[in-house]
Amino acid sequence: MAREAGTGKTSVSRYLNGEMQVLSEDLRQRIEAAIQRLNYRPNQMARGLKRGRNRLLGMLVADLTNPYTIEVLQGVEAACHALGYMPLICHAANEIEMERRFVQLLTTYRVEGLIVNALGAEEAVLRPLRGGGIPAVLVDRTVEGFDADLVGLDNGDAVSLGVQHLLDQGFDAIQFIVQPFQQVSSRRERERAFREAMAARGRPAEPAVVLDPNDAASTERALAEIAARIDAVHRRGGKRLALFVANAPVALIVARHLRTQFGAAWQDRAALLSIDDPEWAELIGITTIRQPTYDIGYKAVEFVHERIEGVTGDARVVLLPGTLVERASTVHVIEAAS
Amino acid sequence: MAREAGTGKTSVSRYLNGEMQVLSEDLRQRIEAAIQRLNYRPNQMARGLKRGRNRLLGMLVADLTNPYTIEVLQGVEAACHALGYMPLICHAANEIEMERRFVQLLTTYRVEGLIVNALGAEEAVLRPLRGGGIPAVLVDRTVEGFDADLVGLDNGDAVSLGVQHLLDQGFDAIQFIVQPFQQVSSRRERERAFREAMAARGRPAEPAVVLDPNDAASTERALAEIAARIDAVHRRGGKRLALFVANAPVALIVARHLRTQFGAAWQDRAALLSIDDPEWAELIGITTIRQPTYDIGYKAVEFVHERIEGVTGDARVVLLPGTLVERASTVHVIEAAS
DNA sequence: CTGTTAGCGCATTCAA
DNA sequence: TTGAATGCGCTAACAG
Repeated sequence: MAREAGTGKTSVSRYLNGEMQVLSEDLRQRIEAAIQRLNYRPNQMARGLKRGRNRLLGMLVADLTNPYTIEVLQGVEAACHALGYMPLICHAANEIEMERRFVQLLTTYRVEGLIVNALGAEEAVLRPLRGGGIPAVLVDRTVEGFDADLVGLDNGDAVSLGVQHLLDQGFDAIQFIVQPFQQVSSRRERERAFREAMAARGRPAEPAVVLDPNDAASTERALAEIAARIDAVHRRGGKRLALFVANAPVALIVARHLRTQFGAAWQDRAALLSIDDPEWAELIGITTIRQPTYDIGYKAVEFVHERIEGVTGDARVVLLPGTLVERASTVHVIEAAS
Repeated sequence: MAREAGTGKTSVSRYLNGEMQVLSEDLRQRIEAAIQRLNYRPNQMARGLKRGRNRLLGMLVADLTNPYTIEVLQGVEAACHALGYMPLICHAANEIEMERRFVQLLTTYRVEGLIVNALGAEEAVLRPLRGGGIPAVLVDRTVEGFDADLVGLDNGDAVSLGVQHLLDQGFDAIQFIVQPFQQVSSRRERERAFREAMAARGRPAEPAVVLDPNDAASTERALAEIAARIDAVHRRGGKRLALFVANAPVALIVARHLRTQFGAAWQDRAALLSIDDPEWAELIGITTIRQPTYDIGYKAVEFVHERIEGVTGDARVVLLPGTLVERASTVHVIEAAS
């Protein structure tokens, strides 16, 4: 390339970096022409190697099949585009081993920063980042012992919003349903927030039903429990039981099961409300609390970017508010199907 | 690092590449220790720069919000893992400009191969790959003028499966619904396959309803058309109209609209069948034709891998069969909700 | 078995 | 304004 333009590589480099003020018009044109002729593309890897920054930003997600993740991703992509980063998306597929492997990999590829929607509480998995001096920002979940910026949903506020809505609708029995929550901070917070929201309104909260989608036995047990609760409330002759589900994947499992159990009219038996607003919620009229997913992703990138640029200081926490999306599922009188 | 272990960098390199037979036990241990002490991670970029291969594999997708894409991705990831590649996922978000930008970017990053779920027919967008000598494999869609391996669904077979099923169920009116199909090969094929499948069975096919989700006016027009057709069939007093939708995103739009129009019991008015098997299909009992998405992704990686390894020859085409998943939507007598 | 030498493609001194 | 020299971190000859 250097000699194709009849010049030294220095000038080519200058051209690539847009230092036009330092190039004679003639030379500039010769280089331009040569680039066209050779279809020349500078090698980003080499550039990165030389100047120590490659504009790569890692995005490590736990579960791509969760619509939440995809939505966050969109915010991340938009921000990366705006700030000039190339997002490197890695999918751990809910496997801690994958997560570990990707952290290693991203470290060796020297990404400049990393956004982590971590699987769980394994601080050890993220430790290589520290060693490599790679700034990280957590999304949705904290990791014990790992001090980093966090951006996510204001879980307390969101749950309170849902509880208030259900009470306003006149439901007197509310059952909270959540995945095993000890290891995942956002689930833990939602479970706690539910108890507190109920208590604050003078209602005792039944213990949460815990449903682990990765464990058939646990799932079955949880679904049976839910069925029993629905039955009990039904026999008591009160309103339908309201099911407050902590996130969309679980809500889907519950809804699927209720449908098998009670048929197409299952919503006459139980009212469903879920955090997350997946595409099917609108389709069957489920009230949800929508997370500001796009903003979460965008903000996360802004945070890593600041850290990359050298901002120091204590870990920051940004909790964005959710929005209640009212649909038919929580209206307490269901109109008969015409 | 070299001197931390008290040796030359060559030996370190050898260690990293697992050439243990050529290293004395003593040296091996010294290097191992040094690695621990320094928390040393080899720089992949530098390695890649040197040997001309960086184990990076690009995956350019048109639309991550489409469940199809996610599922294909899982196959891609699995295959990458198996073959030692690091998948670099790029999301064009249905924007041709993004697609162009990513192709450029991936080219400058010198990915070794690329799997493309292209937006449309723009061969020009993919041209840089040729210049860079980067092998590409197309997924689901061909790109006119771009000669490359292709792996996707056997559209003809899949559509025929669906048509046969609907006829078996006794439906006498079938309406095909599809996105603008001129630019996208898979849609084109499905539309054609529908006409052919009908003709082969001695039924004339009504022209397909074309619905463009990105165009509000078009969407409205299409939905009105569908409503009119449903009405006409209804008045004629025959069976419900069967709607054969070419993919899940469109099916969702149609289902949502029918629900608003006819209420929760909308399935009494129209039978829905769709290619793709999204999570909500099970939830509301929609018959679908499931694509072998995982296998598609896996096979695509195997193909690029072979090309990377130097396999030459004509472009190959692999069309995998879909599977009919029968659900309540196409049973011609709907049981009354209990 | 081990170290020395030479570059991968580029950006950054420093001189000219 | 330009170019030559130097080195980013690593691997691949080539010698010892």
